[in-house]
Amino acid sequence: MPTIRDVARLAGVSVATVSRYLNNSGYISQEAAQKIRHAIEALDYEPNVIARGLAKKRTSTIAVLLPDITNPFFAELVKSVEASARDRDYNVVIWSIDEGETAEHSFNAFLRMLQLQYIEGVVISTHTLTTKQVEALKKLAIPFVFLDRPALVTPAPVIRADNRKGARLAVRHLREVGATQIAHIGGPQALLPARERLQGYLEEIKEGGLDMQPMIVEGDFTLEGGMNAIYRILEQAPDTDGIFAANDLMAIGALKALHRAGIAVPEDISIIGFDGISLTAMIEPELSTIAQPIAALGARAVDRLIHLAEHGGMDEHVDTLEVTLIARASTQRGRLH
Amino acid sequence: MPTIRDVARLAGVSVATVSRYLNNSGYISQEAAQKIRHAIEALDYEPNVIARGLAKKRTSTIAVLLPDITNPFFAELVKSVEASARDRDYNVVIWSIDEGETAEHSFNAFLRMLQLQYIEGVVISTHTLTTKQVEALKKLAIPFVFLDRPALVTPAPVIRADNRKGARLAVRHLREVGATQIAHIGGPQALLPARERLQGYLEEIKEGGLDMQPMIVEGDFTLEGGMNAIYRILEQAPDTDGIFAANDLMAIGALKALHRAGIAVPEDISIIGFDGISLTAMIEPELSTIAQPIAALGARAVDRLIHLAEHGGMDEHVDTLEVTLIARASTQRGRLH
DNA sequence: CTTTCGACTGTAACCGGTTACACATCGTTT
DNA sequence: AAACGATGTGTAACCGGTTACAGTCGAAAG
Repeated sequence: MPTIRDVARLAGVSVATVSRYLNNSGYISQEAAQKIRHAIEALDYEPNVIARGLAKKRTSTIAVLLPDITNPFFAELVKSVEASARDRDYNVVIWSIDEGETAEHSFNAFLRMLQLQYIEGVVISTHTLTTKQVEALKKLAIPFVFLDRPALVTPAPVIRADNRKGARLAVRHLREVGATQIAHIGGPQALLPARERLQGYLEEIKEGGLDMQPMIVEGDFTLEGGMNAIYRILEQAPDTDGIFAANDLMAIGALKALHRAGIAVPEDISIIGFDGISLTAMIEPELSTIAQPIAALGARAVDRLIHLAEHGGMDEHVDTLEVTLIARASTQRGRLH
Repeated sequence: MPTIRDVARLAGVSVATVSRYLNNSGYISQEAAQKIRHAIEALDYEPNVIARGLAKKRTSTIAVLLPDITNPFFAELVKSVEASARDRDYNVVIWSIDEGETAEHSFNAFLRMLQLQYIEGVVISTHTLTTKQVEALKKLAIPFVFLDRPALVTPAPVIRADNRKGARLAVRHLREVGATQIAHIGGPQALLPARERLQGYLEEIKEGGLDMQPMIVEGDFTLEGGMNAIYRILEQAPDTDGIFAANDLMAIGALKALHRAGIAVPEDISIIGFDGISLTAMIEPELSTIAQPIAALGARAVDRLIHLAEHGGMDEHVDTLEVTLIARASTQRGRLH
């Protein structure tokens, strides 16, 4: 591996000039630039990122903090973050923060890593952080953005999907396919997206002129949570004919529980989820869902982070991206009753 | 962030001594060790990994090369690799290599990255590499292990599951629940694991004394492939009552196609997959499968890699891990006919 | 004709570690 | 008593970049 000194020697200039050329900082004559270009070409030179990192105290690397990569939503998110980052010549390191006793320890190790690796930005896409932890992160003066999470501390940039509107879309769609008793399987109400989706549900019921009492059971965003929710719904509101689940995983759980209870989807009950993970197309019947623009979320997060890293400052702009309805077999029109 | 010079100053020794203490290389007196320990404690010092990386030309980082993180098998694999690596104070960077035109380019960028980041080892878990590419990787003298892929070049270490035995387990299980006409949805026969699973299928049919002709359709390890396979099976062998798919994704596709064709699982046809991804427990009916020890595969790969990185050498040992049968609803005993 | 300024370049220190080498001390051998 | 090996330590070069600073040169301004 040739070094910058090899290039300088071959080009007949000093290393400073080569470095200036590489970073296009300072003045360079056409002539020198030419010679350096040739030397780089000839040697197939590429700057050593570790050495550069040490000197600059930055490493063109961003970190993604997430709860669980095996959750398809996060897998898809990571995929888009990785692709966008790579396009901009940035690297990505992922850090799973397991919930539970070791979370505290793991988060501290994460902070450590951020500093020691000169990480330039963090995508926070876990909701288990405490305010104290975010404050600690903030002290490091490393830019971060929240992904579909409330900021916890302000000012901080947030990239989010339009949860409220998405929820309204979902409920409206259920109405349109004929449902009149629409229940909601909510997420943990401690989480803002879960609250927003609930809010959208309530709004649409009220403004949509539905003649029904809201029926809400709180789940935990897991498959099991969705299954348990169904048991409660069947018991407490047996006339339910439409279900809006606050995320796809719970919707899939719901589908499963309904299947076991011998209730047909969409013939007896229509059901729609939220997130748009690819799993929704794999199961049978395919699940209708409100798709978050996962790729766009990841790309936007990377954009913002790189902007913050290179231009400094900490904005608190909240970026709200649009969601779209994907109607599939689980909400077939006209099948009801 | 305190540096090693701060520690040396506070402890009243030279930086060399501190460095020797940190790496426990060379001799250190009890007394000096004591003072250094206290100084590190007092300053909350931690060595800067970038600087260390530059000096040592190694960075305690391993890379995972994979086709697609949104494929649950790889997501689970990454999770275990990440956890094992973290335990050993290693970092992980993942690199998705998209198939198609950009793969060549992407792979070259990957090689570049390996060198420039002083990556210490690579877990290869994609099968789209050409022999030439692996040779190029080998030239870098960075250790690598293949995960459930044939070595392509030898000698090279391989960590794999016992595919042949797993396939036999699957077929035997189908027999035990009463299936007599067992079809196989194979993976791409260019891939060794796919061939091994096919081989196990054939063996078990022959030795199990089943009175039937093998029925094999080749899939491509995707969900759609599984669906298409079903259409062909229904057409060509309508009396099939058991299906062994070479991976879970195809089995799930098969389930889906069967559902659409109005064929009940497991009442009319029993079906079993291979891999043991968590998805198999999410769908309805839950899918029986031959579980690879994914966590163990990842952990073993990390072990081997770190060993190779720290002790040098390139072994060609092939590590075969055991698989286990997970019987679920898709192969309920006694439901047949 | 001096001053000034913009364009351009090189020297050398620095980032924060590791390590070759020289050197000192001390208990054992011969 | 000299020689030796094991133990222990510090100095300084090195990894491969970046960048502050000093300095050169030619053209324009005063």
